[in-house]
Amino acid sequence: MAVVETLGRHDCVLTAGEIADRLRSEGRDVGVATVYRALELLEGLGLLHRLETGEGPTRYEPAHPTGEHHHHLVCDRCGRVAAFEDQGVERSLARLARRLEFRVEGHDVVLRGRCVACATAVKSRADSPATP
Amino acid sequence: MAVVETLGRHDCVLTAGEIADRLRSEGRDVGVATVYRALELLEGLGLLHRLETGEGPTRYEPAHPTGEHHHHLVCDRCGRVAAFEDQGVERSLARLARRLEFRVEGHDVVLRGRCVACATAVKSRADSPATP
DNA sequence: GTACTTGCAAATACTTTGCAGGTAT
DNA sequence: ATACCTGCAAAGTATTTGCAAGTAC
Repeated sequence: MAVVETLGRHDCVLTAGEIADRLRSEGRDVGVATVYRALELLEGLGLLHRLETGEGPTRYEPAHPTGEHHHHLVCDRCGRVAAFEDQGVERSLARLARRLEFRVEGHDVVLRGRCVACATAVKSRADSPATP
Repeated sequence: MAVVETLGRHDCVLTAGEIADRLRSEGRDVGVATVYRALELLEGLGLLHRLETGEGPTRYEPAHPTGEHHHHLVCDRCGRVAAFEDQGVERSLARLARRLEFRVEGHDVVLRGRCVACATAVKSRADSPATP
């Protein structure tokens, strides 16, 4: 329950380690193992979504039981993650799913590129990413 | 070069370990480290795409320099991966990218669900996935 | 010679599991 | 009592790195 509450309090995606840290800083003495166990359970229940950025640990965020959801922008340079929603993309995906020989139950869309800070920063300092 | 050739010979996505194994069975004595180093280099050059299924190791496949690309269907049950292409989805994503405050350089779309074999299998045998 | 690449083994990062001790019923 | 949950430490998996030896020039 504490894991659900922590995820709910943050609109941004969190890693297992971050969830454990936050709980510990609130006085709850949890180990990462428990967090992973809770995440596995919650994922099985469809209550959370998993986001793999291709860099660093998997991130998790709460899923709305209504099916309402969003997708993510990942900055290749600083790793920052932002969310977006788009009905056009959702519609295209729904239309596509109807045509495929595959029982589609969900989808993930990740846009990769440069966040505004990094797109600007790259012109001046070619190596060090903008601090997230 | 051997890594590029191996990836090119297979239309399906391969893991680093699979690439090393295939090279070894062709008589080339490569270690996984070399494969990972080659993959890192090739990814930096934009010559390959990375696919993380949320289960098991990262998979790689060659990227066409033309920008032509496809996306994937991943079966939650047996892990099988299939490819699809859809202009509708591509158009929606392109339209969206123009509106965002983010310099979009690429995107990944993954549809999750059940492949035909597993969608059928689940009715009879509730636990063991269809053999991939 | 220098510069670069390799495979191995060790190290790292992330996640899962075994288990003893705890809590709830 | 049984059944379940926990944290810790150990194990497991995937990937990266250090390094000595090899190759190319």
